[in-house]
Amino acid sequence: MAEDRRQAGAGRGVTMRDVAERAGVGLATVSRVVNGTSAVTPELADKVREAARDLGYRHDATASSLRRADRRTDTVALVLEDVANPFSSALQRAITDAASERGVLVLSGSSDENPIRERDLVETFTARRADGLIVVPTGRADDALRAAQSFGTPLVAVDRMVELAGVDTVTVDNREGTAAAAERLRAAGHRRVAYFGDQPSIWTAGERLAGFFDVFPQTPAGPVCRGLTSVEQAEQTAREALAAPEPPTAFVSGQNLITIGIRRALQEAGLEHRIALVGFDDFPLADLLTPGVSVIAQDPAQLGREAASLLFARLDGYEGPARHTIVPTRYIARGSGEIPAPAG
Amino acid sequence: MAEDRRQAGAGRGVTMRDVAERAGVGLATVSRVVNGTSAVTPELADKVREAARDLGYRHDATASSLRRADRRTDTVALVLEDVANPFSSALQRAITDAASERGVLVLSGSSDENPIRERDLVETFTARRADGLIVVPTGRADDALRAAQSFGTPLVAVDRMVELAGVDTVTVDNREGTAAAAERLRAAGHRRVAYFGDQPSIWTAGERLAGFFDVFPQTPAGPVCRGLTSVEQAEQTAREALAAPEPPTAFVSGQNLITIGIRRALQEAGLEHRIALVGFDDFPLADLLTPGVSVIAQDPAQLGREAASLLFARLDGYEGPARHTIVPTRYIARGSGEIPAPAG
DNA sequence: TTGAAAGCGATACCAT
DNA sequence: ATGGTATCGCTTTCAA
Repeated sequence: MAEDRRQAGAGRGVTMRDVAERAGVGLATVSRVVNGTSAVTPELADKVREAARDLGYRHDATASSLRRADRRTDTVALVLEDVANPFSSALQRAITDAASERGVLVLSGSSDENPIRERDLVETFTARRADGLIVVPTGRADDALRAAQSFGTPLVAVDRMVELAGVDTVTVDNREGTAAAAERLRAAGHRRVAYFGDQPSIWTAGERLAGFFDVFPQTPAGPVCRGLTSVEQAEQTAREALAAPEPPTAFVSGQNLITIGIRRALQEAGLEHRIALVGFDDFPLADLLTPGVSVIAQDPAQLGREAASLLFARLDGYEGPARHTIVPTRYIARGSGEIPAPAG
Repeated sequence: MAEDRRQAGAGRGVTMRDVAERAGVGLATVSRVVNGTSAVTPELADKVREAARDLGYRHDATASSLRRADRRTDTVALVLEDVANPFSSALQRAITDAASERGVLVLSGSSDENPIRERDLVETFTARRADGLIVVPTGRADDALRAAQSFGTPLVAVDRMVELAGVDTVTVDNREGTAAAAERLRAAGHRRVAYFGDQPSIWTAGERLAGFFDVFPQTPAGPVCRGLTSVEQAEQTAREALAAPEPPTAFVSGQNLITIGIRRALQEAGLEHRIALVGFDDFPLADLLTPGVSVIAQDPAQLGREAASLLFARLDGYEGPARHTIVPTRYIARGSGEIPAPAG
């Protein structure tokens, strides 16, 4: 009860100076005890800790970082496309875990594929003096990235390559992964294969489309649609493709939402067992649908770990040339990609 | 080119003092221009901005907050259960959006339902001087929450109630929502209904179970399993329930992963069209499965917006009693919940 | 080992 | 409207 009273309203406003006074020691000694840096007589240390407890003292990381020689804030920032999307949140989770092992916190924001928001976020995060930045770049705000870099903030691009010297990157083998999946369709007899992908300004979209073209270079292969960004849009476009005189016998999708949109259109037309579908990027429950959706799966957690590892290497003093890590994708056969082309 | 050169290596280490010197004005004037607080002669202001640009000056939010009267960091922190889970990430997204409208950044971390991690996160976030905290409480680290509160950091609990005076909360109508869904099953003739929920220490789990008991109070209603935490565990347990001599004719699930686990077991046994299933919390693709999975849907984005609104009200000076917002759930009929009890 | 004092970069007050 | 200056809470020499 008395304890509660003493602490009530305490905390905010209690400084090391107050603790020092109460413990009858110097300010510097309190700092030493709190940070556990240099040795302090156990007896004194106890007095300090007691005073700190009594006063409800909370170390102020803000002020600490301001004065510290390395000026570290022990914070890294994350610019995602959209946290609410499972790929992004898995990425965030992996990075946060890696950071938290080092006592580093993570700030994050979503660009929504909008370069203006990306620029905003990068600038805000640098103003907050994040120790480093991990960005899923839209590809259209590289100036902001360069600015952050020239300011001295280490930068890692994840998921997508970026046209900037000195930036470490982590990507998956988009082109090879897509080509391998397309090749399976070709081997299963498919000749009219549609490719649905998103905005070509996104690096991954370009790579995946290139992988598709590696296998189906010719126009009659089937309709190629880019710039798809939502489930609804993909669904509508797929519906139209299915209504064409010679509809595709298989679909390749460059992205999660598009895969789902195509599948919706397929189910609506009752064609999910007749027309093949392979999507890039796995999604929950893909295996519970009938038939299961075959995908080119990437491992976002692995991507996140690699990105964190590259960033922390920089923070630990690595000054070498930019490194580019490529994480392999993996084809998961669940049925929808194994539907053969109709005979004839 | 010359521009680039001038900025190369600039930035880090450039202070307002440097800008002031270069612009030939006082330090205070630079501060005024940067913050746009009091008026400055346009001519001078331009000189300052030019000097800042030339030097690659970046405002230091850290130092700023240290000196500012209100000591605001313009940062709020978020303690989630697990960012990688769609409910949490939708919550984070909504909160981040609300925050960003006010120029506020958000730090976040996952407790994984572990009170020790929750305590850790709350303490770290307070040390970083977050202006406020939004927490999905495990229910077993309330001491840490109280500490943060007594330190003066406004606190909002979201998704779950917390046994602490003065904490604003946002929850959904767990009990009523579950009861309403259970009532539908009862009306459809179901008498042996199983309830699968997660750890009873979680507030929502208790509420939902209570809602179920409101409708099926008797033991012979069906097996009641608590403490389920993963898809696999739920699947295994459901499998066992189905193998019993008198298996349930319907399942009610208290949570996402459990719903999916039950559904897997059902599909494995080929019973998804014969045995009813209603889950709490919606999930992507629930409608694409056949039959679609009926759910008691909550709106995490709405929860997030309400939480942000309560927190910002506190930051804007609201000092009244704690407020408790309840966001309604909504039953979505997709088929699996509309399977009637077998005749006889 | 300990304490005094000098800043970290910025804001806010007080003169001018 | 502008400049000087005293802090904000802490870390880090530098002496003692």
